[in-house]
Amino acid sequence: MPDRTSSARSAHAAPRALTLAVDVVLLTPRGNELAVLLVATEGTRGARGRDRWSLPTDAPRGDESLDDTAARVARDVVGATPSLLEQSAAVGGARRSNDGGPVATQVSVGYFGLVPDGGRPESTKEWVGLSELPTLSARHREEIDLAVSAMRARVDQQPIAFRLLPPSFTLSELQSVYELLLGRRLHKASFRRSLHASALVEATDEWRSEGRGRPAQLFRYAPPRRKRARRGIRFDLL
Amino acid sequence: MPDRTSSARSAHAAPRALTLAVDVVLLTPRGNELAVLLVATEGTRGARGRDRWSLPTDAPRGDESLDDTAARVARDVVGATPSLLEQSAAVGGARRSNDGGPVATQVSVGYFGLVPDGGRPESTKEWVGLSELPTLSARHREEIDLAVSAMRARVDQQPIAFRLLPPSFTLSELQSVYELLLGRRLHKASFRRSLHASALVEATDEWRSEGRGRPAQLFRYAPPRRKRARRGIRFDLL
DNA sequence: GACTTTAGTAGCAAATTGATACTAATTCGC
DNA sequence: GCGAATTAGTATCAATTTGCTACTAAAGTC
Repeated sequence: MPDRTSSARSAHAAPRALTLAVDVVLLTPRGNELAVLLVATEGTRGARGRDRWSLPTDAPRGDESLDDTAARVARDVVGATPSLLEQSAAVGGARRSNDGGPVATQVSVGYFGLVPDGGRPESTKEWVGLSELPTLSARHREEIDLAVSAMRARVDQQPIAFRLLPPSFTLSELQSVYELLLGRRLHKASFRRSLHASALVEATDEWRSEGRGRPAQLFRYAPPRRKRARRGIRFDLL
Repeated sequence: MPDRTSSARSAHAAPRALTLAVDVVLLTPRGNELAVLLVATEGTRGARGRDRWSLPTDAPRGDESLDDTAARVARDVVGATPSLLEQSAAVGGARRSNDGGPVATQVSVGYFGLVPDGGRPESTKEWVGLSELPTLSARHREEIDLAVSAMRARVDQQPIAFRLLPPSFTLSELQSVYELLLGRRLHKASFRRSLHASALVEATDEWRSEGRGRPAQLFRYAPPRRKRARRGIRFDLL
């Protein structure tokens, strides 16, 4: 086994050609499933077949952090910062350039974001349901899968669902959002039981009548102030 | 809100100075907690204070993918490919260079790996318990936290614990590994009950007598062959 | 006024969990 | 040899959680 510790210091040496892209997978509820925002690349050089649609993407500019870049890309395509924007994964590897010349390392950092309202689609952008994705590059397809998995893994760690709803909402609306995010149906009674047990929502005195059927009470997101269970001082954080 | 869709194509343009590092957080069971492998940078330029220890790191070379780079860095420091090596997160941002010159974008992709046996520490490397970490750069400290969280999030998604044990092991050993990975104690009866319910292990006819106490039966990891519940063809994977 | 539709709750049986207490098989000290 | 200590493994019970069915409540539709 090698005894070299070269790795400790040889880092930060840039490879021959390194490009970095931040890809953003924006998701929004649309009908009975989630939709992802794709950008048309029609008319662009080499935009044929599987290259006609792509994820919104850009490289970091100036002194941006990766998070800042993702936020800017999202703002550019939907006009507002998503209510949730987190990193899902970085994929990368070398790719030999077209003319067989020197290799170029292409690294893509994937982010996923949630957008409450799909908004109006413009000509070059479109919300596409997850079940009807067009042919995409393998990398973009992979990033969408990773984004959805990463989002689902966080659904019960963070109050993600509430960020997709207006300040007050009915419990049926909340359940629908959860079903969309998780991609499966939930049981009404069980859903409400555990929701009330968690005390994450608070009833308002307003009701909403939506067509036929009994009016639904409106609730608001009101997480309990967890008392910091910090006894003493945590020196290990200093 | 901006109507520009510049982001779709302006990607892949490298910023002024972009460096990429793959940092590897190698973890091993050591005594009653997990230990992380640090590399001494003593004697190197600028290695003072919080720069005396760092994570093993390197930039991708030639035509390596990020995964390949992480595997190589791990091999270089512990002599073997870890039994598990996965990406935890990428952190990055701009940093003004020392002389106040142009900004340089530094991106670090963090990996975590699990190593069964801590092996012999060499002079320039050391296994350090998570509770006794020395002062590290903020980025390395953050990456260690992210690595531990990412690993813990996967403990019950993947059979991680078995990769830290020899082919046959006692159930007490298995429980200890889980306790180390999760950082908390587990109940013996409950642990065995759910383990046997999952049918992930299979008893051998061997027993091991380890000092005093009743001998323990040896088990091996034998996950049930889940019958692919694929009815028909999944066209959406093509 | 009966029927449909949506909201919300009650109640029950099955499954899961946390805990204590027990039995089993070995080593150590004498 | 024999009891105490130690580790392995199981039994049992109560409390909690979960999945489900069935019910009541309040609106609109015909």
